[in-house]
Amino acid sequence: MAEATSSKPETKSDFLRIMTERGYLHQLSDHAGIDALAAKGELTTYVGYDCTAASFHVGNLLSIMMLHWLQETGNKPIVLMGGGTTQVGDPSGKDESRQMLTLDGIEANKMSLKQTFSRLLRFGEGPSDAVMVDNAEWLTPLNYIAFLRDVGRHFSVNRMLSMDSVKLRLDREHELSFLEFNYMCLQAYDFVELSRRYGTRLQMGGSDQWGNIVTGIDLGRRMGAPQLYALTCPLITTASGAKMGKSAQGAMWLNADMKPPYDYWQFWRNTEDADVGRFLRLYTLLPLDEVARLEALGGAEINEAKKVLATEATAIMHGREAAERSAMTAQQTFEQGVTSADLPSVTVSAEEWNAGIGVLSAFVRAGLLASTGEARRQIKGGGLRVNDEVLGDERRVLVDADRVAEGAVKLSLGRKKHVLLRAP
RNA sequence: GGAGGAGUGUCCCGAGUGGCAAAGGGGGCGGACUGUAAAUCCGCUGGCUACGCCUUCGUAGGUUCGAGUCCUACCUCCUCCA
Repeated sequence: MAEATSSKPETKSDFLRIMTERGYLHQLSDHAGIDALAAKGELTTYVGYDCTAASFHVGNLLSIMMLHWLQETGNKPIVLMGGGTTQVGDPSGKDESRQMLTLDGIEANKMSLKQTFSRLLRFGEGPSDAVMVDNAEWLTPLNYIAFLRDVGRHFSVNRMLSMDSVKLRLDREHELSFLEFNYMCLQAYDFVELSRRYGTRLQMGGSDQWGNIVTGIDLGRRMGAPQLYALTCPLITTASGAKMGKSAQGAMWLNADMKPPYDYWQFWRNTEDADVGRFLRLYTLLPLDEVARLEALGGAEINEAKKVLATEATAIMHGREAAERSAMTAQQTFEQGVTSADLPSVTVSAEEWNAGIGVLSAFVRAGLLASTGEARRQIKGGGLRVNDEVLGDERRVLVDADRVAEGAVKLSLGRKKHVLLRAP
């Protein structure tokens, strides 16, 4: 925790009170300054998002929730899409050479990412309505020499070298490219530019962004901007120490076309006991007394809290209806032992079905397994089931008689993953 | 520019003597136990038209019946010297 927060001054603003109570705060640069602006509804705040993928994932969710609460408490959120900075690429963290994204790819990602915000933020022209901008707007036309003279002269390399992110790389003797310096500078410049255009005063982000944000504050001071502020949220890990939403299966995407609501619901349903209270505060909008009640449930009853967590979190991203349907599907599947027609399904063509699908390829076709070899191994381990019966014969071919549930074959990997294989 | 060291299973780390689909971890996936949890224990963790075939140890050649292992060139990274 930052020393800046340790003094615990009195909080007047709803925004900071909520940030504190719900566990969003990691570091902030000036509690009193931020608090005063927030209390007046003048804390225009931005978070920047690079367009490196077509969807956000659970790891990005925290900052979006923070923007939501900011708006709820009467302040103006600004969503900055990094159409410009993505062209440079943030090299921090990655040691593998990242492929350069094409301009078209960045644009496509940007359009796809935009949809995430609509459920949590209200956009418009009003004083606390959210605004979305793209930093390509001012970064692309920049002239190198002019930028160096006007902006670059304010950067102190000495100071940048003392930043944690840089120091770490230097100490470990890892390559630190000039590109990375530029990224920091561009992000800092964004902050100043946004303060000019929208009166932005605060930048929020993950704890790894602290250095970059503070660099922006510094630049703002040197370029005559009003006092700027920083606020970061913690890097969320599960109680077991795993990074939030990252698995071998891939990221837990927020876009429904990349991760169906049912899977999203299941993700939250499988939260560890020890995380339930914390996640309810961070990832749902439930009032804190309700959270406290759910958190207090012990033993197997905690499962009720997990269901609430799953439904509430899913409702935020995919809507109440999809969340309820996911909950229903789960109840039928896990509690009643009934095959639900709403389970994820994969449809094969009539020709494919009539040609006779072997069980091995059926599981691969359903997307449950990556290869027939893996299917063979899972059969040996007793991990595959067809219509809820453990599969022992890897040579078995699916026939019409197997289509018992809703005209589909229910394929299961382990106890939790089910897919309906449909054919016309 | 000179001297030395390193690149291993496409998730990561990491052993490796000329017979290697390649030790051991971590992670992941399955099974058991449970509560769709954690912890614990067990199994699996290159591909396929599968008692066989194919592809893998930075890249390209070479020696050999046989190369991750030996030789040559090249690429990348690191350390020391200039």
